Amino acid sequence: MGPTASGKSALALAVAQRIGGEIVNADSMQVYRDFRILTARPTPEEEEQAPHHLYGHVDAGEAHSTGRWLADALGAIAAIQARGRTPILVGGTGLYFKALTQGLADIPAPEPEVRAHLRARASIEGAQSLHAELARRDPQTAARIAQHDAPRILRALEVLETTGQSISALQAATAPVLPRGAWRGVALLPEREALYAGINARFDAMLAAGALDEVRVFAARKLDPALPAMKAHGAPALMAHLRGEMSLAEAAEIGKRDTRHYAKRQFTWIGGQMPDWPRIASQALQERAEAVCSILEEPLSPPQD
RNA sequence: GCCUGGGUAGCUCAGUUGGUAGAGCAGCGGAUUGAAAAUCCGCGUGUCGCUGGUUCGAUUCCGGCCCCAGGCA
Repeated sequence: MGPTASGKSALALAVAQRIGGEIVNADSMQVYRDFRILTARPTPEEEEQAPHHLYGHVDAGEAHSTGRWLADALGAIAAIQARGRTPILVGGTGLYFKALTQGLADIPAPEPEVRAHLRARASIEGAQSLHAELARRDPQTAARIAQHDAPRILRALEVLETTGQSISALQAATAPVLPRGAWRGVALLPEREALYAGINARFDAMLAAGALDEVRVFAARKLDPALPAMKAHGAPALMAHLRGEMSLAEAAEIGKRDTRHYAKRQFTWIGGQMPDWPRIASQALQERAEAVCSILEEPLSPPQD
């Protein structure tokens, strides 16, 4: 795990080549087929240098989810281990790592109509109104969710309607999926200012590599604007540019800014959610790869509890 | 050279009938259990261009200087 543009993919590839591992994507946007350049997916050349899994296997017209990723990732991990190789998970989506290491509550998927209806209500009534409803029906959960935090409010309500149970109770029963002590985590923590400069430069490089064409093809599909893939950094602004609503320079600034904001939240995630993961700072790729390999060679602690 | 407008936070600007100043964006801190590249909560970070004067007190009023736009030459 590391913030966006910190060199995770290249590092994972270097480690995979050293130890004969296979790479599994843990990035919520790189799963979508439609955005290869914009989401900084590994290139076809890079993918040839080691097996890569869960990249670009989802159509942007589908709503992917943490639950689906977890099931896919567990399947990929089992298959890799059956081949006697080491799975290397790499990505910037903290929630995916949390689901993998700490588990995800076992909750049945809601009916699409329930979800659609709640979303429609939220856009008409506002999140606060739904929060008030949640406070009546599930006060314990409402107390933990901010009044304007629409996604969490909607999730709590849809779980309530689907299962008749409080999401808080269901989440409290979560069990880890990977055995504790059976994996090693490494967090990349590059220097902030240099990372931001790298993010800005990478966005310009994406444009030079044809990101705008990628967005143009995507926009022509006229998909539902509420789909997750619509939120890929830079995509909304570049689509606005293609509609003539802003200059390319403005769109690029927005894309860079959104990416920087995201990197900052990833730093917060690592600090708060992955306090025990060894840190690797900015240094040359080979040094980083050696550092990771030496961490991997430390004996795994026996499964606890 | 003259005239006009302007120099206030990293940026764009507001404001103070004289009591050391506040918005947006940027930035910083935090939360995070199926939208997570999502979403939400919190925080002004400042030689008010420089320099004299008036005043108990000047970012504010007055003088001089510097810089930036536009206009006239």
